[in-house]
Amino acid sequence: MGRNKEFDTTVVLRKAMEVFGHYGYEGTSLQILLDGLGIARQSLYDTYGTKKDLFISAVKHYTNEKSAALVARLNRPGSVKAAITDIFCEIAAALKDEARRKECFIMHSAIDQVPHVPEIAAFFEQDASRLEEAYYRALVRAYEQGELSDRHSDLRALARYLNHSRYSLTQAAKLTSDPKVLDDIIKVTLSALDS
Amino acid sequence: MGRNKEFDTTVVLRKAMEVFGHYGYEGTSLQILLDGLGIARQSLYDTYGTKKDLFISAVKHYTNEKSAALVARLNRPGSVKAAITDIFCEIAAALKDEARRKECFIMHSAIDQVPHVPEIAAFFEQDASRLEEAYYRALVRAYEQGELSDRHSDLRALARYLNHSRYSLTQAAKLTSDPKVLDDIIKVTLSALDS
DNA sequence: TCTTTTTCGGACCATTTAATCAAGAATGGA
DNA sequence: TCCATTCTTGATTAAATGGTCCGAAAAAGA
Repeated sequence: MGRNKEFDTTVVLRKAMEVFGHYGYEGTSLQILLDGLGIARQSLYDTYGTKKDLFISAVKHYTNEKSAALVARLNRPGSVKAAITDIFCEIAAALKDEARRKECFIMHSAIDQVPHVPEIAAFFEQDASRLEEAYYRALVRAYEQGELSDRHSDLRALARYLNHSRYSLTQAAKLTSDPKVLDDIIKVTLSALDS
Repeated sequence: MGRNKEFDTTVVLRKAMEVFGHYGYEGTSLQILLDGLGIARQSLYDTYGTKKDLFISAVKHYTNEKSAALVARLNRPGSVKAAITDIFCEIAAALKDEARRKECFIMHSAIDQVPHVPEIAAFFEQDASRLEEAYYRALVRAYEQGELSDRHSDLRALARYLNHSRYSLTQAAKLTSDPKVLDDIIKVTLSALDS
Protein backbone atom coordinates (compact mmCIF):
# COMPACT_ATOMS: atom_id res chain seq x y z
CA MET A 1 0.00 0.00 0.00
CA GLY A 2 1.00 3.57 -0.44
CA ARG A 3 2.34 5.43 -3.40
CA ASN A 4 5.16 3.79 -5.32
CA LYS A 5 8.52 5.38 -5.89
CA GLU A 6 8.49 7.25 -9.17
CA PHE A 7 12.20 6.88 -9.84
CA ASP A 8 14.39 3.83 -10.13
CA THR A 9 16.84 4.04 -7.26
CA THR A 10 19.64 2.39 -9.18
CA VAL A 11 19.11 4.67 -12.16
CA VAL A 12 19.38 7.68 -9.88
CA LEU A 13 22.45 6.12 -8.30
CA ARG A 14 23.97 5.93 -11.75
CA LYS A 15 23.23 9.58 -12.34
CA ALA A 16 24.86 10.35 -9.00
CA MET A 17 28.02 8.66 -10.25
CA GLU A 18 28.08 10.98 -13.23
CA VAL A 19 27.53 14.12 -11.22
CA PHE A 20 30.04 13.25 -8.51
CA GLY A 21 32.45 12.09 -11.18
CA HIS A 22 32.25 15.37 -13.01
CA TYR A 23 32.38 17.82 -10.13
CA GLY A 24 34.05 15.77 -7.41
CA TYR A 25 32.54 15.26 -4.00
CA GLU A 26 33.28 18.68 -2.58
CA GLY A 27 32.65 20.39 -5.90
CA THR A 28 29.15 19.01 -6.14
CA SER A 29 26.78 21.41 -4.42
CA LEU A 30 23.40 20.17 -3.34
CA GLN A 31 21.79 22.20 -6.09
CA ILE A 32 23.97 20.70 -8.81
CA LEU A 33 23.31 17.29 -7.37
CA LEU A 34 19.54 17.68 -7.36
CA ASP A 35 19.52 19.07 -10.89
CA GLY A 36 21.57 16.12 -12.05
CA LEU A 37 19.47 13.53 -10.29
CA GLY A 38 16.17 15.02 -11.36
CA ILE A 39 14.48 14.38 -8.03
CA ALA A 40 13.31 16.67 -5.28
CA ARG A 41 15.46 17.45 -2.32
CA GLN A 42 13.30 15.66 0.16
CA SER A 43 13.28 12.52 -1.96
CA LEU A 44 17.06 12.47 -1.78
CA TYR A 45 17.16 12.64 1.99
CA ASP A 46 14.34 10.13 2.36
CA THR A 47 15.91 7.60 0.02
CA TYR A 48 19.64 7.93 0.45
CA GLY A 49 20.30 9.98 3.55
CA THR A 50 22.81 12.79 3.44
CA LYS A 51 24.97 13.87 0.54
CA LYS A 52 27.86 11.89 1.92
CA ASP A 53 25.69 8.80 2.33
CA LEU A 54 24.64 9.03 -1.30
CA PHE A 55 28.23 9.45 -2.38
CA ILE A 56 29.36 6.38 -0.50
CA SER A 57 26.43 4.37 -1.86
CA ALA A 58 27.25 5.40 -5.41
CA VAL A 59 30.91 4.54 -5.01
CA LYS A 60 30.18 1.15 -3.54
CA HIS A 61 27.55 0.34 -6.12
CA TYR A 62 29.84 1.25 -8.99
CA THR A 63 32.84 -0.58 -7.57
CA ASN A 64 30.95 -3.74 -6.73
CA GLU A 65 29.46 -3.90 -10.18
CA LYS A 66 32.77 -3.48 -11.95
CA SER A 67 34.75 -5.71 -9.63
CA ALA A 68 32.29 -8.56 -9.86
CA ALA A 69 32.40 -8.51 -13.65
CA LEU A 70 36.18 -8.36 -13.57
CA VAL A 71 36.60 -11.30 -11.22
CA ALA A 72 34.10 -13.35 -13.20
CA ARG A 73 35.99 -12.72 -16.41
CA LEU A 74 39.30 -13.65 -14.81
CA ASN A 75 37.90 -16.89 -13.42
CA ARG A 76 36.38 -18.05 -16.66
CA PRO A 77 38.29 -21.02 -18.08
CA GLY A 78 40.36 -20.51 -21.19
CA SER A 79 43.15 -18.16 -22.10
CA VAL A 80 44.05 -15.78 -19.31
CA LYS A 81 45.74 -13.40 -21.68
CA ALA A 82 42.54 -13.20 -23.68
CA ALA A 83 40.62 -12.46 -20.50
CA ILE A 84 42.93 -9.62 -19.51
CA THR A 85 42.87 -8.23 -23.00
CA ASP A 86 39.09 -8.34 -22.90
CA ILE A 87 39.05 -6.48 -19.61
CA PHE A 88 41.16 -3.64 -20.87
CA CYS A 89 39.30 -3.42 -24.15
CA GLU A 90 36.09 -3.13 -22.21
CA ILE A 91 37.55 -0.30 -20.15
CA ALA A 92 38.67 1.46 -23.28
CA ALA A 93 35.25 1.04 -24.83
CA ALA A 94 33.58 2.51 -21.77
CA LEU A 95 35.97 5.47 -21.68
CA LYS A 96 35.40 6.20 -25.36
CA ASP A 97 31.63 6.06 -25.14
CA GLU A 98 30.34 9.54 -24.44
CA ALA A 99 27.42 8.16 -22.44
CA ARG A 100 29.31 5.63 -20.38
CA ARG A 101 32.55 7.45 -19.70
CA LYS A 102 30.99 9.97 -17.31
CA GLU A 103 30.24 7.54 -14.55
CA CYS A 104 33.75 6.10 -14.64
CA PHE A 105 35.11 9.29 -13.22
CA ILE A 106 33.50 8.70 -9.89
CA MET A 107 36.53 6.53 -9.19
CA HIS A 108 38.59 9.67 -9.23
CA SER A 109 36.33 11.48 -6.80
CA ALA A 110 36.37 8.43 -4.58
CA ILE A 111 40.15 8.23 -4.54
CA ASP A 112 40.26 11.89 -3.57
CA GLN A 113 38.20 11.09 -0.52
CA VAL A 114 40.29 8.12 0.57
CA PRO A 115 42.37 10.19 3.00
CA HIS A 116 39.31 11.86 4.51
CA VAL A 117 36.55 9.25 4.63
CA PRO A 118 37.58 6.12 6.54
CA GLU A 119 34.66 4.14 5.16
CA ILE A 120 35.84 4.80 1.61
CA ALA A 121 39.41 3.96 2.50
CA ALA A 122 38.48 0.65 4.08
CA PHE A 123 36.24 -0.24 1.19
CA PHE A 124 38.94 0.47 -1.36
CA GLU A 125 41.54 -1.47 0.52
CA GLN A 126 39.29 -4.48 0.65
CA ASP A 127 38.35 -4.19 -3.00
CA ALA A 128 41.96 -3.78 -4.08
CA SER A 129 43.12 -6.89 -2.27
CA ARG A 130 40.21 -8.85 -3.68
CA LEU A 131 41.09 -7.82 -7.22
CA GLU A 132 44.80 -8.33 -6.72
CA GLU A 133 44.13 -11.86 -5.57
CA ALA A 134 41.92 -12.53 -8.56
CA TYR A 135 44.62 -11.28 -10.89
CA TYR A 136 47.27 -13.28 -9.11
CA ARG A 137 45.34 -16.54 -9.25
CA ALA A 138 44.63 -15.94 -12.92
CA LEU A 139 48.30 -15.33 -13.61
CA VAL A 140 49.28 -18.51 -11.82
CA ARG A 141 46.81 -20.35 -13.98
CA ALA A 142 48.25 -18.65 -17.04
CA TYR A 143 51.69 -19.82 -16.09
CA GLU A 144 50.49 -23.36 -15.61
CA GLN A 145 48.81 -23.21 -18.99
CA GLY A 146 52.05 -22.13 -20.57
CA GLU A 147 50.87 -18.64 -21.46
CA LEU A 148 53.73 -16.91 -19.69
CA SER A 149 57.45 -17.27 -20.18
CA ASP A 150 60.11 -17.40 -17.50
CA ARG A 151 60.55 -13.67 -18.06
CA HIS A 152 57.57 -13.19 -15.78
CA SER A 153 59.14 -14.32 -12.58
CA ASP A 154 57.21 -12.08 -10.23
CA LEU A 155 53.53 -12.77 -10.71
CA ARG A 156 52.64 -10.82 -7.57
CA ALA A 157 54.16 -7.68 -9.02
CA LEU A 158 52.38 -8.29 -12.29
CA ALA A 159 49.05 -8.65 -10.52
CA ARG A 160 49.55 -5.39 -8.67
CA TYR A 161 50.53 -3.69 -11.86
CA LEU A 162 47.44 -4.84 -13.74
CA ASN A 163 45.14 -3.82 -10.92
CA HIS A 164 46.73 -0.40 -10.74
CA SER A 165 46.55 0.04 -14.50
CA ARG A 166 42.80 -0.13 -14.45
CA TYR A 167 42.55 2.88 -12.16
CA SER A 168 45.15 4.83 -14.01
CA LEU A 169 43.37 4.51 -17.33
CA THR A 170 40.46 6.62 -16.17
CA GLN A 171 42.96 9.19 -15.08
CA ALA A 172 44.46 9.21 -18.55
CA ALA A 173 41.00 9.57 -20.05
CA LYS A 174 40.44 12.67 -17.99
CA LEU A 175 43.60 14.25 -19.32
CA THR A 176 43.22 13.54 -23.00
CA SER A 177 40.30 13.45 -25.36
CA ASP A 178 42.31 11.65 -28.01
CA PRO A 179 41.20 8.00 -28.13
CA LYS A 180 44.43 7.04 -29.87
CA VAL A 181 46.43 8.02 -26.81
CA LEU A 182 44.28 5.70 -24.75
CA ASP A 183 44.80 2.87 -27.20
CA ASP A 184 48.53 3.44 -27.18
CA ILE A 185 48.69 3.28 -23.42
CA ILE A 186 46.67 0.08 -23.31
CA LYS A 187 48.77 -1.51 -26.01
CA VAL A 188 52.00 -0.91 -24.13
CA THR A 189 50.41 -1.84 -20.83
CA LEU A 190 49.40 -5.23 -22.16
CA SER A 191 52.81 -5.76 -23.68
CA ALA A 192 53.97 -6.50 -20.15
CA LEU A 193 52.40 -9.91 -20.68
CA ASP A 194 54.34 -10.63 -23.87
CA SER A 195 57.00 -13.23 -23.76
CA MET B 1 62.16 51.26 0.11
CA GLY B 2 59.47 49.98 2.37
CA ARG B 3 59.25 46.93 4.57
CA ASN B 4 60.49 43.67 3.15
CA LYS B 5 58.40 40.55 2.79
CA GLU B 6 58.88 38.33 5.77
CA PHE B 7 58.12 35.07 3.99
CA ASP B 8 59.74 33.42 1.01
CA THR B 9 57.10 33.39 -1.69
CA THR B 10 58.34 30.12 -3.20
CA VAL B 11 58.45 28.43 0.18
CA VAL B 12 54.85 29.42 0.78
CA LEU B 13 54.01 28.22 -2.72
CA ARG B 14 55.43 24.86 -1.77
CA LYS B 15 53.29 24.75 1.33
CA ALA B 16 50.30 25.58 -0.83
CA MET B 17 51.05 22.50 -2.93
CA GLU B 18 50.88 20.35 0.16
CA VAL B 19 47.63 21.81 1.42
CA PHE B 20 45.88 21.72 -1.94
CA GLY B 21 47.28 18.26 -2.55
CA HIS B 22 45.88 16.96 0.69
CA TYR B 23 42.43 18.52 0.67
CA GLY B 24 41.86 19.17 -3.03
CA TYR B 25 41.01 22.58 -4.39
CA GLU B 26 37.39 22.65 -3.31
CA GLY B 27 38.10 20.86 -0.08
CA THR B 28 40.61 23.47 1.01
CA SER B 29 38.83 26.18 2.94
CA LEU B 30 40.47 29.54 3.34
CA GLN B 31 41.04 28.83 7.01
CA ILE B 32 42.78 25.54 6.32
CA LEU B 33 44.82 27.25 3.65
CA LEU B 34 45.95 30.08 5.89
CA ASP B 35 46.82 27.71 8.71
CA GLY B 36 48.89 25.65 6.32
CA LEU B 37 50.66 28.59 4.78
CA GLY B 38 51.39 30.30 8.06
CA ILE B 39 50.69 33.78 6.74
CA ALA B 40 47.95 36.27 7.41
CA ARG B 41 44.91 36.45 5.21
CA GLN B 42 45.68 39.84 3.78
CA SER B 43 49.20 38.76 2.89
CA LEU B 44 47.73 36.00 0.77
CA TYR B 45 45.51 38.33 -1.21
CA ASP B 46 48.25 40.95 -1.56
CA THR B 47 50.84 38.47 -2.78
CA TYR B 48 48.97 35.86 -4.78
CA GLY B 49 45.49 37.20 -5.45
CA THR B 50 42.50 34.97 -4.86
CA LYS B 51 42.46 31.38 -3.73
CA LYS B 52 42.12 30.22 -7.31
CA ASP B 53 45.02 32.40 -8.41
CA LEU B 54 47.20 30.84 -5.75
CA PHE B 55 46.12 27.37 -6.77
CA ILE B 56 47.00 27.99 -10.40
CA SER B 57 50.33 29.49 -9.44
CA ALA B 58 51.16 26.50 -7.27
CA VAL B 59 50.23 24.03 -9.99
CA LYS B 60 52.28 25.81 -12.60
CA HIS B 61 55.25 26.20 -10.33
CA TYR B 62 55.25 22.53 -9.39
CA THR B 63 54.74 21.32 -12.94
CA ASN B 64 57.38 23.57 -14.44
CA GLU B 65 59.91 22.49 -11.87
CA LYS B 66 59.31 18.78 -12.39
CA SER B 67 59.02 18.95 -16.14
CA ALA B 68 62.21 20.91 -16.55
CA ALA B 69 64.15 18.38 -14.53
CA LEU B 70 62.60 15.54 -16.47
CA VAL B 71 63.42 16.98 -19.88
CA ALA B 72 66.94 17.78 -18.79
CA ARG B 73 67.48 14.22 -17.63
CA LEU B 74 66.11 12.81 -20.88
CA ASN B 75 68.32 15.03 -22.99
CA ARG B 76 71.53 14.19 -21.17
CA PRO B 77 73.84 12.07 -23.33
CA GLY B 78 74.33 8.45 -22.42
CA SER B 79 72.01 5.55 -21.87
CA VAL B 80 68.36 6.48 -22.35
CA LYS B 81 67.20 3.47 -20.40
CA ALA B 82 69.31 4.58 -17.49
CA ALA B 83 67.76 8.03 -17.71
CA ILE B 84 64.22 6.68 -17.66
CA THR B 85 65.07 4.35 -14.81
CA ASP B 86 66.50 7.31 -12.92
CA ILE B 87 63.35 9.32 -13.50
CA PHE B 88 61.08 6.66 -12.09
CA CYS B 89 63.35 5.93 -9.17
CA GLU B 90 63.31 9.62 -8.35
CA ILE B 91 59.51 9.60 -8.41
CA ALA B 92 59.44 6.58 -6.16
CA ALA B 93 61.88 8.20 -3.77
CA ALA B 94 59.73 11.33 -3.60
CA LEU B 95 56.57 9.33 -3.00
CA LYS B 96 58.19 7.34 -0.23
CA ASP B 97 59.59 10.36 1.57
CA GLU B 98 57.07 11.51 4.13
CA ALA B 99 58.13 15.11 3.70
CA ARG B 100 58.24 15.23 -0.08
CA ARG B 101 55.29 13.06 -1.01
CA LYS B 102 52.71 15.57 0.18
CA GLU B 103 53.35 18.12 -2.49
CA CYS B 104 53.17 15.51 -5.26
CA PHE B 105 49.48 15.13 -4.68
CA ILE B 106 48.75 18.58 -6.00
CA MET B 107 48.87 16.91 -9.40
CA HIS B 108 45.74 15.06 -8.44
CA SER B 109 43.93 18.18 -7.38
CA ALA B 110 45.02 19.85 -10.58
CA ILE B 111 43.73 17.03 -12.76
CA ASP B 112 40.42 17.28 -10.96
CA GLN B 113 40.15 20.89 -12.04
CA VAL B 114 41.03 20.24 -15.68
CA PRO B 115 37.37 20.08 -16.76
CA HIS B 116 36.47 23.23 -14.87
CA VAL B 117 39.41 25.62 -15.15
CA PRO B 118 40.36 26.32 -18.77
CA GLU B 119 43.69 27.79 -17.74
CA ILE B 120 44.65 24.55 -16.03
CA ALA B 121 43.46 22.49 -18.97
CA ALA B 122 45.46 24.50 -21.46
CA PHE B 123 48.54 24.38 -19.28
CA PHE B 124 48.34 20.63 -18.87
CA GLU B 125 47.85 20.03 -22.55
CA GLN B 126 50.90 22.07 -23.37
CA ASP B 127 52.99 20.40 -20.70
CA ALA B 128 51.90 16.92 -21.77
CA SER B 129 52.86 17.45 -25.39
CA ARG B 130 56.18 18.91 -24.33
CA LEU B 131 56.95 15.87 -22.21
CA GLU B 132 55.71 13.41 -24.77
CA GLU B 133 58.01 14.94 -27.33
CA ALA B 134 60.94 14.75 -24.96
CA TYR B 135 60.24 11.09 -24.32
CA TYR B 136 59.82 10.40 -28.00
CA ARG B 137 63.08 12.05 -28.98
CA ALA B 138 64.87 10.18 -26.24
CA LEU B 139 63.40 6.87 -27.41
CA VAL B 140 64.49 7.56 -30.99
CA ARG B 141 67.95 8.19 -29.67
CA ALA B 142 67.78 4.99 -27.67
CA TYR B 143 66.87 3.07 -30.77
CA GLU B 144 69.75 4.60 -32.69
CA GLN B 145 72.07 3.68 -29.84
CA GLY B 146 70.87 0.10 -30.00
CA GLU B 147 69.16 0.14 -26.64
CA LEU B 148 65.83 -1.03 -28.01
CA SER B 149 64.99 -4.12 -29.95
CA ASP B 150 62.68 -4.41 -32.92
CA ARG B 151 59.98 -5.42 -30.45
CA HIS B 152 59.49 -1.73 -29.78
CA SER B 153 58.04 -0.75 -33.10
CA ASP B 154 55.81 2.03 -31.89
CA LEU B 155 57.95 4.57 -30.12
CA ARG B 156 55.14 7.11 -30.09
CA ALA B 157 52.95 4.76 -28.09
CA LEU B 158 55.83 4.05 -25.75
CA ALA B 159 56.40 7.76 -25.19
CA ARG B 160 52.75 8.32 -24.35
CA TYR B 161 52.81 5.35 -22.04
CA LEU B 162 55.82 6.57 -20.11
CA ASN B 163 54.40 10.05 -19.76
CA HIS B 164 51.14 8.69 -18.47
CA SER B 165 52.87 6.37 -16.06
CA ARG B 166 54.38 9.26 -14.21
CA TYR B 167 50.97 10.67 -13.35
CA SER B 168 49.52 7.34 -12.48
CA LEU B 169 52.19 6.59 -9.93
CA THR B 170 51.08 9.38 -7.65
CA GLN B 171 47.60 7.95 -7.90
CA ALA B 172 48.89 4.58 -6.81
CA ALA B 173 50.71 6.21 -3.93
CA LYS B 174 47.45 7.71 -2.74
CA LEU B 175 45.79 4.30 -2.68
CA THR B 176 48.45 2.29 -0.94
CA SER B 177 50.86 3.00 1.86
CA ASP B 178 52.90 -0.10 1.09
CA PRO B 179 56.13 0.98 -0.63
CA LYS B 180 56.57 -2.52 -2.02
CA VAL B 181 53.47 -2.14 -4.14
CA LEU B 182 54.93 1.02 -5.60
CA ASP B 183 58.18 -0.74 -6.37
CA ASP B 184 56.35 -3.61 -8.02
CA ILE B 185 54.40 -1.28 -10.25
CA ILE B 186 57.51 0.59 -11.30
CA LYS B 187 59.38 -2.63 -11.97
CA VAL B 188 56.72 -3.91 -14.33
CA THR B 189 56.26 -0.49 -15.89
CA LEU B 190 59.91 -0.30 -16.81
CA SER B 191 59.85 -3.84 -18.16
CA ALA B 192 58.10 -2.37 -21.17
CA LEU B 193 61.54 -1.23 -22.24
CA ASP B 194 63.07 -4.69 -22.01
CA SER B 195 64.05 -6.45 -25.17
C1' DT C 1 -13.66 5.73 1.16
C1' DC C 2 -9.83 5.48 4.16
C1' DT C 3 -5.05 4.92 5.06
C1' DT C 4 -0.43 4.83 3.82
C1' DT C 5 3.36 6.23 1.30
C1' DT C 6 5.77 9.17 -1.83
C1' DT C 7 6.49 13.39 -4.40
C1' DC C 8 7.04 18.10 -4.67
C1' DG C 9 8.06 22.78 -3.48
C1' DG C 10 8.81 26.41 -0.60
C1' DA C 11 10.26 28.22 3.71
C1' DC C 12 13.68 28.18 6.96
C1' DC C 13 17.92 27.39 9.69
C1' DA C 14 22.69 27.95 11.31
C1' DT C 15 27.03 27.69 9.45
C1' DT C 16 30.55 28.45 6.39
C1' DT C 17 32.34 30.38 2.47
C1' DA C 18 35.58 33.67 -0.20
C1' DA C 19 36.63 38.18 -0.28
C1' DT C 20 37.00 43.19 1.05
C1' DC C 21 37.79 47.06 4.00
C1' DA C 22 39.99 49.53 7.65
C1' DA C 23 43.40 50.74 11.01
C1' DG C 24 47.43 50.30 13.66
C1' DA C 25 52.13 48.54 14.23
C1' DA C 26 56.52 47.20 12.29
C1' DT C 27 60.19 47.72 9.06
C1' DG C 28 63.59 49.71 6.00
C1' DG C 29 65.39 52.92 2.49
C1' DA C 30 65.78 57.85 1.13
C1' DT D 1 62.72 62.25 10.03
C1' DC D 2 59.70 60.99 6.43
C1' DC D 3 57.53 57.93 3.40
C1' DA D 4 56.48 53.65 1.33
C1' DT D 5 55.67 48.98 2.01
C1' DT D 6 54.34 45.05 4.58
C1' DC D 7 52.28 42.56 8.54
C1' DT D 8 48.62 41.65 11.58
C1' DT D 9 44.08 41.79 13.23
C1' DG D 10 39.25 42.30 13.42
C1' DA D 11 35.04 43.63 11.40
C1' DT D 12 32.10 43.00 7.73
C1' DT D 13 29.86 41.63 3.61
C1' DA D 14 27.04 38.93 0.53
C1' DA D 15 26.40 34.63 -1.12
C1' DA D 16 26.24 29.76 -0.85
C1' DT D 17 26.44 25.77 1.93
C1' DG D 18 24.12 21.23 3.71
C1' DG D 19 20.27 20.03 6.09
C1' DT D 20 15.51 20.16 8.28
C1' DC D 21 10.59 21.05 8.69
C1' DC D 22 6.04 21.61 6.99
C1' DG D 23 1.99 21.06 4.10
C1' DA D 24 -0.48 19.87 0.07
C1' DA D 25 -1.18 16.93 -3.83
C1' DA D 26 -0.96 12.40 -5.95
C1' DA D 27 -1.06 7.60 -6.20
C1' DA D 28 -1.92 2.79 -4.78
C1' DG D 29 -3.70 -0.86 -1.94
C1' DA D 30 -7.19 -2.22 1.76
